[in-house]
Amino acid sequence: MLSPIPIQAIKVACSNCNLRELCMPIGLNDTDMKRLDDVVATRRKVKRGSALFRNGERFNALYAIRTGFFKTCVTTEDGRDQVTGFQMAGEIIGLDGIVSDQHTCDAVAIEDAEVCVMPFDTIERISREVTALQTHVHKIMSREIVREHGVMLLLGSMRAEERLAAFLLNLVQRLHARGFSQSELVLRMTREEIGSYLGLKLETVSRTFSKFVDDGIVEVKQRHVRILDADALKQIVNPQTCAPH
Amino acid sequence: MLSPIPIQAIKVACSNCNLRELCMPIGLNDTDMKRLDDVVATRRKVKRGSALFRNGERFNALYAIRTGFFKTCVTTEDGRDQVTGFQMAGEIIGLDGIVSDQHTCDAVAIEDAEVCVMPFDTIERISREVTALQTHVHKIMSREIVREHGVMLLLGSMRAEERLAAFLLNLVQRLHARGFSQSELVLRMTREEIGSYLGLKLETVSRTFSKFVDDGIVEVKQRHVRILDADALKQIVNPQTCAPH
DNA sequence: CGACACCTTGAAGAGGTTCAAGAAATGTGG
DNA sequence: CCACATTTCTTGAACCTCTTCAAGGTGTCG
Repeated sequence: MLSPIPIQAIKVACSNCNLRELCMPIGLNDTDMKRLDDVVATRRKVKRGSALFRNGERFNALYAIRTGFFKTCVTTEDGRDQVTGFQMAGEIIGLDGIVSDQHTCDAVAIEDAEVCVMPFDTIERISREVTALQTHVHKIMSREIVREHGVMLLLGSMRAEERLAAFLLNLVQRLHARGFSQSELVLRMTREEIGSYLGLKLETVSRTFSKFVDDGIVEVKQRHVRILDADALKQIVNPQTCAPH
Repeated sequence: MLSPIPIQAIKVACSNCNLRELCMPIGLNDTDMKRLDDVVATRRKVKRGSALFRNGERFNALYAIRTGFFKTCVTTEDGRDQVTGFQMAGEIIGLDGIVSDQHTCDAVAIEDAEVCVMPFDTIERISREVTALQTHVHKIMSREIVREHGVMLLLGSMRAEERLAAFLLNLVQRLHARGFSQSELVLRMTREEIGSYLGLKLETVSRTFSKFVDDGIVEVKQRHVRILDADALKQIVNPQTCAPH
């Protein structure tokens, strides 16, 4: 009879985690996969409304979201703050802390959450040996940089309707990649948080939702959104250049 | 008599580059320093107005700016574009290309420039062996993420005057770190490029400059700017919270 | 020196914000 | 399980900031 696998080992092993393909390199052989299991030290639960980390705290780990939903925000000394992103299962947070060994933003759960804690020194050690992990870490950071370019484009050059349309399309696309509907979603964040992310006031977000409803593009019941005309949303984000001659 | 050091070797060696402390890890021993010299394959000159790389081009290297000035911009299909940053000597560009093996923005020289070409596979190989380089690469990427958080805060929550003040302070601070004046600078970019970066129209940038001049905060002669009252600029960016009781 | 790119300024207009009030949903404690 | 407090959302009206459009000025480079 086989000796039972220790509970703890099962619990934190990436090798049998169903989110593996979202947060870990793919196509690894068994040896490398085993090594990767060492990356995750522990798990941590975060209650809705409380922070995984805060600006100024010492950085020592990256976090892979298992369940739940986070927002990250930066704050100025005079109290203004800006939501810099919303993160869901399979996404990695904490990259901001690497440069100065301390976090420069807050990561707050906007829904009860659980994360895998990946001590960064371990990540660095193993990624020196497992090339696929090294590549993966680089890609994750680069992806974040590219994502932020997109947000800058949105904040710098789009109008309210375009921003909200882009936001909705981005959300459903990510949810769809996780097996959810392409056309229906539940917003985990308030209008104010959406507004902060999009550089708009909450009233403007609300009004823009109402306009989309009037135009028959979406149905909105509080935080429940059904997209009726995804093409219209795409059109709003990316107005077609003039018809071919 | 010593044999002469080959010209080519001198030319691309980081170990005797005076920008070393800006783009390379510090405090290395000689052995590691020698290894780092292999990171830079060649140099490349870029004429003002032409691109180091463009959106869609294959990614294979990061670039360290030796001389000159760059802007990076992202573009939408319908032709809108957004300047995502201005880069000067010692800064690294090309990080956007890592995630998908192709660049997702344009890097255009806004002043004749020269860059060190650092093939990314070489960087990855050497950073597996030289821990300081690995750490350094991670910090560079993290720094870029944090910088972009700052831009998002600016675009999402500041008004025109605050944006321009923050922009000027950031520029002189970086120039000062490179040995230039704390109070005088020459803008290498047009009003339109500044506007694109700050999410404003060029007219608004121009008007805001004029307002700063009227208020005696700066002197402006085309692209020559002298900061007369840096505290006032800081005050504009970060309005003090109410006086202590 | 003339053409071109860049910058400044004015006036009118649009988009988003602010302030305010009320409605709907959510959570809490009795 | 209901009543009440709180949070969140919606909508209206006035206002403000920034944009748009337009014209003229300044600087630069072949």
